[in-house]
Amino acid sequence: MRRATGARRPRPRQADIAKLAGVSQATVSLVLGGKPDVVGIAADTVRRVHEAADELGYVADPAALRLARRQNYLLGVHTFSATFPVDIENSYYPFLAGIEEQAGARGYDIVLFTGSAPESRPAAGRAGAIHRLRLADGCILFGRRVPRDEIARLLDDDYPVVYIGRRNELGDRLPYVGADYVTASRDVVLRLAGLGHEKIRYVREEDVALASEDRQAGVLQGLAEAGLTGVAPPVLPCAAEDVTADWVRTEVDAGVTAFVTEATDTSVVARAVGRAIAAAGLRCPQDVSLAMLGEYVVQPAGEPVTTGFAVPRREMGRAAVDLMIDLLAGAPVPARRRQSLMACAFVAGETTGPRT
Amino acid sequence: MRRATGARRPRPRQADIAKLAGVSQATVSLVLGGKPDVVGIAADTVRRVHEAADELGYVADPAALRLARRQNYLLGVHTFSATFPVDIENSYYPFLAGIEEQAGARGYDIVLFTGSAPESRPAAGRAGAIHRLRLADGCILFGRRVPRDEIARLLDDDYPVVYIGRRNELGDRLPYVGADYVTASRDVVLRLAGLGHEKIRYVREEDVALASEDRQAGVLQGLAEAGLTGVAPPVLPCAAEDVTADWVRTEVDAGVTAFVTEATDTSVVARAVGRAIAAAGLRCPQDVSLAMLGEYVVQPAGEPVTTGFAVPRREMGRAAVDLMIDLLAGAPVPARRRQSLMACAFVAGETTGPRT
DNA sequence: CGGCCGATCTAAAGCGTATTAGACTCGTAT
DNA sequence: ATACGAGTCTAATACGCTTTAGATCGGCCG
Repeated sequence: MRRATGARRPRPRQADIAKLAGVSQATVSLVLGGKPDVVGIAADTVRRVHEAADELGYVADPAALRLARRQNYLLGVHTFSATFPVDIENSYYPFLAGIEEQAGARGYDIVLFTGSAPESRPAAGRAGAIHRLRLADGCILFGRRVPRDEIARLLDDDYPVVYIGRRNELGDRLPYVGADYVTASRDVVLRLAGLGHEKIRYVREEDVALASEDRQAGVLQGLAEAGLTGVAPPVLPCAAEDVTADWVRTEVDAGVTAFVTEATDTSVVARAVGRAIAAAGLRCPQDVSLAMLGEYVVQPAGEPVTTGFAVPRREMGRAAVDLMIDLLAGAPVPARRRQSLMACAFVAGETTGPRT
Repeated sequence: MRRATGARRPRPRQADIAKLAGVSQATVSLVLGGKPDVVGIAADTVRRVHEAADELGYVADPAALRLARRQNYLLGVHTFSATFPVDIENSYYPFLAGIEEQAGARGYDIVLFTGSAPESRPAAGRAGAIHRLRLADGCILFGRRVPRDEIARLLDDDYPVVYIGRRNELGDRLPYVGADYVTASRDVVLRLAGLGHEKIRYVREEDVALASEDRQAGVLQGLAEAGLTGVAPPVLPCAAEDVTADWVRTEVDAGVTAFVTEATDTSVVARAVGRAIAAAGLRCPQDVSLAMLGEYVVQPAGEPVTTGFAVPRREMGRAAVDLMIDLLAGAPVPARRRQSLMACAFVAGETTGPRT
């Protein structure tokens, strides 16, 4: 059976052009490959080949092209979640946007690897879905869950991988593009300090995540730089249900004039703090200031924009692509570029004001 | 030079597996191809091959697969815009979400073909970037701009294509999954009629688009069915700046009790009508009713949900994948399935009430 | 006049996989 | 003992393109 799927019309090949132009297939390849001058093809021959190609409506078979060139111009994108984070509310989406954008600019296409490894795909190998990624020239990864061993395996094989988000589980082996949460968080605290706030309460979630640790480090650094030690402990990990109006009142009575929370996947604690402040009858920024280390993925309708910072997700996506392409080029990439952090823009918002 | 790009370790091939398992490459292909029982391979051999494949982390090269078998379980997605519509506000995104979802469920991965044809990729053919799509088994297309000729070319070559959105430029040759704007629009009008409204003003944008024509047809059909001919002309194409508070007052004075607008990319006219009604000091639905043929991609913060209908974008994306896979199977697909329209769900909203 | 050279072009060997005709074992029946 | 068939596996080729070593040819120099 010549054609696997139906009776598709065979497309013109270089061999057909060659026959028509009275040259060899190799010559056709050289001419159409754009290097007739490099190898040395007579101008007249070039013209004949082009005419024949136009006449037949030749278009190179991309599969054959990629096979022969050993490069697919395909960048993979994979998160380790069961299903691809396609929800708009999902904070992953802007990464995808940036990746797509830059990949397009650089002449690469994107393959979205869905989370589940389909059994229906024969010959795809059964060694775990992760190896499917190898279909692409390289793969950009992101997601909370980081299967250390699987990634290590890819790295062992010199398969090009770039993580979005700071990831030091594998030392300096895993290239990444992260966000500079430390500096951004420090800046937020310094802004508050600059507004006269001295007793600042930082509330974070209990969940341990690298991004949260970085924010906390930034907060502590900011407090130290501002010479603020007014509130002890400076960091308060807590669950959303512990954040009540009563708790807010207690804090304020103790002298707290500014609250700082963190943005996470769900930002439950941040939302809880906002609600609790309102429930306590306090207004931002008149009565207390409220800042957030990050920002809501979707701004809650009708609420003022919270002071905080914006993670440059789109830019990170773009940077990841650039890094990946550099890695693909094979040239050595300096360490500072293999693992980099991007600055987050301060968001003034409307919930922060001078201490009152 | 063996490796085109640096000194990366070559990905494992079937030949490597064969060596490791002590069999021939052909055997590996048969085993991994999923037909060891058809041809007859000993269970023990099958096991050895699988073990070797797992150990090496084998994944078939998509280009080679495509070349040899003309199928690689890759679905293309392409819009004809210069850059892929990755903006969250872009109404295209839900399509992508649905496509991704269903493709994953069916064992296909997605290739996003970016709009721009990179010059950096020589020999990709000079007949337009669209032929790049052929790397995928088939391609799902959408977008406003429809390059008729390029699509015709793909169809001529029997390349499987599915359009998202009704497209009749190519008669019944181009399979599509559209939305039934006619019925949905008719229903909205009938609802208004059912609420007692007799003078209904339909305002549409001046831009001519198939989707707009369908909506208009639905409106006219609904008006006819309800026996309403109170307002002439029934359809009013206009620019956003023409929609002013004065205009609204004039309309209302003329007896209009309900306004109908259309959702578009930007929905400028729809927004303008909403603002003009408010500027005229009228409230919905107390003073006048307001309905929209479609819905805002992002609900404007703080505003009530407008009565209208929801285009099932995600479902359309899924349906497009299913249709595509059926087409790929090669079996004849009945016309009603090749070109289908999906129902839009009515959105009650809060801007419509009984005539007062 | 032989040899060398530059200018053109081609033959052939991949790239990694699928597919098919047949080769090679064993048993078993003749 | 021979033949035969079922059960396994492999050799060989095709897919359409790139790449490189070398073939061919006319001209020119010594």
